[in-house]
Amino acid sequence: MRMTPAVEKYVLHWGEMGTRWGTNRTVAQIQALLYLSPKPLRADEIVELLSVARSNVSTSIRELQSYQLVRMTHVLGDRRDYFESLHDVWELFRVIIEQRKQRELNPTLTMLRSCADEVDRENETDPVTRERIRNMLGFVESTSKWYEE
Amino acid sequence: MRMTPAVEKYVLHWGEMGTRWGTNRTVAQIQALLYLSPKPLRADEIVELLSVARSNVSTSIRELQSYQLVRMTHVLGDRRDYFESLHDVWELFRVIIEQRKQRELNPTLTMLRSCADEVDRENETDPVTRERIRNMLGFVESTSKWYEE
DNA sequence: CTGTAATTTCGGTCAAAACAGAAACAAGAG
DNA sequence: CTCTTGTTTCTGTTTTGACCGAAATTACAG
Repeated sequence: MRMTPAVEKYVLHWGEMGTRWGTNRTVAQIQALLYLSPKPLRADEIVELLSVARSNVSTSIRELQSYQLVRMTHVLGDRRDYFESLHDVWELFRVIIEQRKQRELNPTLTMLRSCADEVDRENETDPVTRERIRNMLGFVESTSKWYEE
Repeated sequence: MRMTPAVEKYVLHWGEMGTRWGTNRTVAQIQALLYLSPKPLRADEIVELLSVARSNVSTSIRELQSYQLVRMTHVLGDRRDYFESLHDVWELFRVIIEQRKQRELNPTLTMLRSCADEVDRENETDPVTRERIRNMLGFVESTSKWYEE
């Protein structure tokens, strides 16, 4: 793997995008690098290519593995860990969307249900507001169901 | 408009979500408040209800207006500005998605096209990497088209 | 012109997050 | 046991973003 100008541009942009998608720059950059790399990379290669601290790579890869975007592989006669990203873009985004659903949609659903319950039990909240909460709940429930397919 | 416990919970949660969707807490909170409010609110009311600085409300509303999520209304014989949010949840999210497309998808498309061009002209980049860039470009182009419908 | 409403700008503060670098720790191979 | 590899933890620094509060600015109604 070499950092040609095009690869560098890609990785940097992906890093920026990552910050808008709930993760940090380094995590996104590593994912981009592994996605583009023709073969699995070792942690120390990533350190080299991205100029980040070793500890940083370690925790970032751990995060990517927990999202199931990156998996570990090995080479015969080599004890070191190699890492590769999912390479199927559709699968890649399916996983990303799934993770977002877990981290954002589900908590929001919980909150909205709790609010909807609450405004039904008490009597302080304006009926219009009550209706608005109910509409939003309906919407998020639909979206959630839709994602599951 | 009163800040009943349910409304408060909703607004706080929305604020947190906002930070994950590329805007800041206050902007999202104001949008949530205006969405729930049975009638349009003035800037000074928002200051009161959310305990934020006046200048903050001013710039946040400006941002919401630029996203076309909030519009200004007036009351006869009252010079002050009133604000209300879109109330149709489907429309609301259509606009939000559109804004995200503008700010994220389009720049990414530009970057990917530029990378794809570049790796075709030079000869330093591994053909596998070249293919990966092309695949990602195809994916983002599809997504972009799909959004437009 | 005077008073009110609203926006814009700017400096400064605060908190959170990202990182780096070092050191301690764990675990397996030989 | 010793070497290699990798993880984890800690401390300190830097960066970033959100926010306040004050002041300057614009706009307009009366």
